[in-house]
Amino acid sequence: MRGTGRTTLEEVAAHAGVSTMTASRALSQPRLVSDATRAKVELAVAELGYVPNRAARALASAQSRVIVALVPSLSNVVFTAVLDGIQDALAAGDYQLLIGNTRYSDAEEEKLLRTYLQSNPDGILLSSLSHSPEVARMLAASRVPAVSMMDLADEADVDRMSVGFSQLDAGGALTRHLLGRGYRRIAFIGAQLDERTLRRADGYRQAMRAAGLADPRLEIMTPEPSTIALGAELMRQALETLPDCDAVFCCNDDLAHGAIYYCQRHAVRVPQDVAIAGFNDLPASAWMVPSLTTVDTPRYRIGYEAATLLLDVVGGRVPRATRVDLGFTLRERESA
Amino acid sequence: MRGTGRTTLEEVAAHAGVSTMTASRALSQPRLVSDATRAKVELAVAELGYVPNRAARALASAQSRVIVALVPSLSNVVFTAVLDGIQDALAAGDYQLLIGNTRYSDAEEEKLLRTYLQSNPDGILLSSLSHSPEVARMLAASRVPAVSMMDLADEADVDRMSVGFSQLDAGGALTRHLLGRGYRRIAFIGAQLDERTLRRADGYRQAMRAAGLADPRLEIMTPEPSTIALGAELMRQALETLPDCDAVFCCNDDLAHGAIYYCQRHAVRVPQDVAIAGFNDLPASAWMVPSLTTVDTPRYRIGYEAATLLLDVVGGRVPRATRVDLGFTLRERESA
DNA sequence: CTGAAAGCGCTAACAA
DNA sequence: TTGTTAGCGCTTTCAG
Repeated sequence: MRGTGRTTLEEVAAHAGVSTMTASRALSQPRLVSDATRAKVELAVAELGYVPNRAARALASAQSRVIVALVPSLSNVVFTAVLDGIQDALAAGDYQLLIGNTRYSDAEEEKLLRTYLQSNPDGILLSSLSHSPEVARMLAASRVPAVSMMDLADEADVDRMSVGFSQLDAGGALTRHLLGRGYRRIAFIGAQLDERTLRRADGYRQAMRAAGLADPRLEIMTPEPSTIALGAELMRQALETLPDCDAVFCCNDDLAHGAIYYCQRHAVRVPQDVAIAGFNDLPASAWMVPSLTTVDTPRYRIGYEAATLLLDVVGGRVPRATRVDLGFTLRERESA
Repeated sequence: MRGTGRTTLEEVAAHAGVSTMTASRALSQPRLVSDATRAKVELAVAELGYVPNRAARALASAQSRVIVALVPSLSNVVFTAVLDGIQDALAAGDYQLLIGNTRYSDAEEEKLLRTYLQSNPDGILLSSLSHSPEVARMLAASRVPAVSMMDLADEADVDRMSVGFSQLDAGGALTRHLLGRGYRRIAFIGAQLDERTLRRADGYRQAMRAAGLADPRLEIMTPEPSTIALGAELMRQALETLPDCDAVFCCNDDLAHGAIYYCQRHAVRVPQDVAIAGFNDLPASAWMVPSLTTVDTPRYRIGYEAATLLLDVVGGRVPRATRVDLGFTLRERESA
């Protein structure tokens, strides 16, 4: 006695008085089957409550119809928006999405990829450009098409597919905005120190250097995860150690929110005493008091376009582009 | 020419000079194999870069090692925390988690369940107690063990497994806290109107009635999704239509944040002019100014314990309890 | 448009 | 401890 005990396609076929193969066709390639036959099969399916067995289909067809998405966090709205976009793009085809949460850890990413490759995915969506050597090896060995999300690959790197925007440019643009408002001693508060944060910091640094205002002491960096609490703490440090600091560029909105709350509690006026800017434009940023100057990032579209590009490649279609720059938008508000 | 072209277990076995079955055992039940044989197989696996084919395993063993989790939203930190808990509980065994985002829609839930049942899951985690008739039918027909998360099933409902806390009691407790602080005209602001919100509203209503202060005009309800913007808008409505209102119970923290920001912008003092309370204790709630009085809910543990319970049942073990009340904690802060 | 045969890659069941 | 055989439920392939 093996098997799951569920109704099989063979039983459906018998019930409908056709061969298994015809029943199979009626369900997956209905055009190849006559109307009458299809109706018989559909009736049998309904009467028997047939549920196709995906494992059997995957094994026989050598096609899993599985897409893997690896994101560094689920508690960050940025990545859940990316996932929303992916799911919408996948909704049409009957693809199954396997979501892996790497928790910003190379070891976790490796473990997840190893597991998910067992499902023989048709494609993979990644949240960063660089990976541990072992992950890079597994990706290459698997020969599964992969698209990197969030940042853009080097233009020279033609084999690489990527959808996102230039974190470097965005960091530069926000810094130049602050410089344009007349701020001179602009601190950079960075946490987590993932790839994207470091690129934003690069953008900040370049802009400060171009203005002749670069100063390494202005950079307050920590590998701790970004939280509101940490934002408050780093703001305290900034005010304490940099008395002449007139603006703070927080590497993301979570930190910026914490920084603003800290200032509110300690009667530091924003932006009169110190300006504060963030990154990502989270939902609260437009509503808080003062409203937060930040960079709006197209995360939903990143997910949507990345999945669309991947499906094109998987389906053997020629994509319009393999490097898709979706840009970013500066949101100039009250805080800076 | 069929198949994926990948290395198969048969090739590994040949390379190691053993039978396919022995190679299979060496990988999945290493204790049944001698040390020498196991070493040979492991070497072959490494040399050939063998990746097991999960579909084949699922088909042959009639066991998918897949757990499905259905949540109403990914952009809500509450449910991503639940998912974190689930993933941690699942980390030990080699289970694969299929995450379905129903977007608060019965139709979506139905579609997702129909798709995911094709993977013959070993267990299902649900985010609500009640479901559409079709979903209920599919769940029953599939005979897959299911655990409901967030709210608790009726104690009489012995067959039902559930992990969470009483939304009714929590709504009542928060309302009684407000009454204890002397507030009398307490409005209830509700959005989304999902099952959990409605139960909290019930708790509010019962507490108000017990105090002889019930008044249907105090309830401002809308099926729109909860957002900060909506919280601000509903707060405006409350202040406008209920001039004597002295406190507002927001059905979740998102709305409460919007309400507080609205008051800040319009020089309404919280809690002096009007008190505001929320539900869920989101990260920002403890840090904003004024800090938000709310109910802390054990969502991470709900996910963890629900998955643990499900694995017990799936594994044929007898669980300690099939109805797990994890309680809630009132956070008394500045806003109410 | 329909069907028969074979096999995807693995493990259950039994035998040695 | 190891091997043999059969088969999981479906689709590919080829023949009608």
